[in-house]
Amino acid sequence: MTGRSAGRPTIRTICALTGLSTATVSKALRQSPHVRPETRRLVEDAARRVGYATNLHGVQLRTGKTYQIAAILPAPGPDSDEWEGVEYALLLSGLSRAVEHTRYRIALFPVRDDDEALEATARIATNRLADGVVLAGTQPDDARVRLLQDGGLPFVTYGTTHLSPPHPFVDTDNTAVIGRSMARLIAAGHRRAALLNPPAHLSYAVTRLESYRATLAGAGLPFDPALVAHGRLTPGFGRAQVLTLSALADPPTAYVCANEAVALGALSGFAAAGLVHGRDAVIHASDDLNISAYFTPPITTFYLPIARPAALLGDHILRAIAGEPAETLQTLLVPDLIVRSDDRLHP
Amino acid sequence: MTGRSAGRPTIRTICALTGLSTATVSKALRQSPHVRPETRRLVEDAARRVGYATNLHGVQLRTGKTYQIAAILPAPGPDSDEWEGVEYALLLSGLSRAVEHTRYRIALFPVRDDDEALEATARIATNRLADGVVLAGTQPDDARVRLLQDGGLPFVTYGTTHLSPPHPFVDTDNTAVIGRSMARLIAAGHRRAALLNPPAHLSYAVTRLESYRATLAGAGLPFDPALVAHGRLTPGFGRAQVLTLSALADPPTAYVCANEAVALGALSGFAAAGLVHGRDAVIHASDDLNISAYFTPPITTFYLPIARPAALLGDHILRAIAGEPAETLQTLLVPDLIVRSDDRLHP
DNA sequence: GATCAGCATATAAACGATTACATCTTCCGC
DNA sequence: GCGGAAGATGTAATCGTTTATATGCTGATC
Repeated sequence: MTGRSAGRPTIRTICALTGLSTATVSKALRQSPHVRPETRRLVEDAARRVGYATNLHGVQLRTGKTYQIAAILPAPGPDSDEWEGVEYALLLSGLSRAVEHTRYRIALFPVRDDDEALEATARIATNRLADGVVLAGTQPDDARVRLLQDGGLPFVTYGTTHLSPPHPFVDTDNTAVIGRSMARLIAAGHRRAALLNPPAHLSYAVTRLESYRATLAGAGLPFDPALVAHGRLTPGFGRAQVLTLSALADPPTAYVCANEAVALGALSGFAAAGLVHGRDAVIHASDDLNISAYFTPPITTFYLPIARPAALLGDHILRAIAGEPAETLQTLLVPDLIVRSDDRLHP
Repeated sequence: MTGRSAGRPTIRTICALTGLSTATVSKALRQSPHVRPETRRLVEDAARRVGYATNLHGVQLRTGKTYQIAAILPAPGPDSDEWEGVEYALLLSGLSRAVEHTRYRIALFPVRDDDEALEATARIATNRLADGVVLAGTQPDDARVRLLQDGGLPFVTYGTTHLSPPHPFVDTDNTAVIGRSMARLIAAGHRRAALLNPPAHLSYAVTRLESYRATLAGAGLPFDPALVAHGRLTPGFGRAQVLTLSALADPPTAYVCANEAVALGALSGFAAAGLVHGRDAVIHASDDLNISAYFTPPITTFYLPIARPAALLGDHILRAIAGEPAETLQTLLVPDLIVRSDDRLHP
């Protein structure tokens, strides 16, 4: 009999096998320099032989570490039947993969709205439900971020804030995206481009709007608030905006969409309003799922495969938990421009 | 001072406050009938006063329960930049929501392929990493299911298998979907309809193909294997198949797509091949994200909002863990037909 | 009024790991 | 040959909870 007969092997099973104490076995398993290399090998052999795997619950209780990383993601409720936030599937799988060879696991906290997000954050912080948090959908003055900063819990945001002290983040370089997008459109002769933006309270809505205004100003073009719309990034939003804006006396000749869901809806709006892409107006979009290539027609996008920020978020949160300072954990990603159709209008 | 000064309150904090023993407090907190109602109220008051929340790690270690539900989901790797499997975001958020008022959490296990899925299942079963498992992407003879059956671990599949004894599952009624889809197309005069199916080894590929053949046979129409294609459900697959099949000497006049990603790609293929939807051919699809409404043109789909199976999967796995027999945990969902365009061809 | 059932609560031993501290050995220098 | 440092291992407490078992109390019964 190898120790206690039933159930999974524990550290004590290895003790029985090797004649060592739990302390030594524990240290040996964690490569502590306080055990002789031969002893360590002895322990490792025994562990392999009995198929030992550490019981995380024991570790968690003893050390207080949870080995959980909370992912707080905005997710539409079951009531919503709009295509929204689907990129989070890939964000999650990228995150999980980034931590897959560590003890850490991703714990999912889907939230419907800001209140739920705040409530979840508070629960995680006060009850120490996780060792680190990944936040998506940031606001310039984000209550969740302040909560985590106060609580001293490591975290990474997908998106920026205006809060100090600086904190780890991963974000798309929205200033560059909108700047380049608008510069191209202006160079192609467009004078009125609509900006289909995420909800106004989100950081990247602010950033995109600022960049939009700056580019217009730089080109000496007027800013028309009627051409800027904020809303949840669904196809329905894109469609509705195209129907509204194309009916203006002086309709836009370009639509800059915040993501491909909106762009898809915008194209649907084109069809409904009798607009032809490339004749009446063109669409630009930001894209993280490579789906715009399959639109009819394919549209020009700034493409940042979501796997990249996902992997970085995983990397950053692990390093933040390990105690690395925020300054080295701030990454701005520049999407690739993929030109799929002419920016100029052809009658 | 309320008990030990620092850190989170524990059961012992409440003991100190109430003068009761840990056993009584523990029972009181879990509504055991062995404590007097007044005592229970006493304990609950004290708990509320100090903001007590049970430490899950202690419970897990003591009881051996993990309070984790493993979700094994096929997820494309970071290399793939295809739009695939995005519906799992909503599946996950639905699942999480279904367990949100219990102690259970969803633990995500994204897997690239069958080998990884099997390996993850084995790890979960032997190391008891979870109290229950949710499996997606089933095969008729699914090795993971057998592993779980042998291991005696509760599980629910999204999709069916041919394995006995019967196990809990949630699935779309694919027989009904394809039967109705084909019947409508045949009634509209189509004699050659292509079936764009998921990878052939998956259960629902088999089910859909059987239903397809049965409907053809019922209508006295020949079965042409050249019109059936199997592949990963990406837009690229849909597009490629349309380009191939439309070049046949006797091309199909209808495409029955397994999901909306394929349908989107098929529409893209239409544009590339110079086909017009409704003139040269039509597209049917199954849809769980309500995105087909925004295609150009909108297409007819069998719509089952993914939140419904997600909620049921959550319900079923909780009940399976509670010990309910498999027979009452098998649900077949019938999607709603949403007609968005005419099935007949108009020259 | 002794006995005993039944109820409410207390005692204490787990669960599996980590870790401060104690103990034992070895070896070095004087 | 002795003192003591350094290195390796052992002892035992601990994390927070649950639960088998023990204890104490009340009140009913004969």
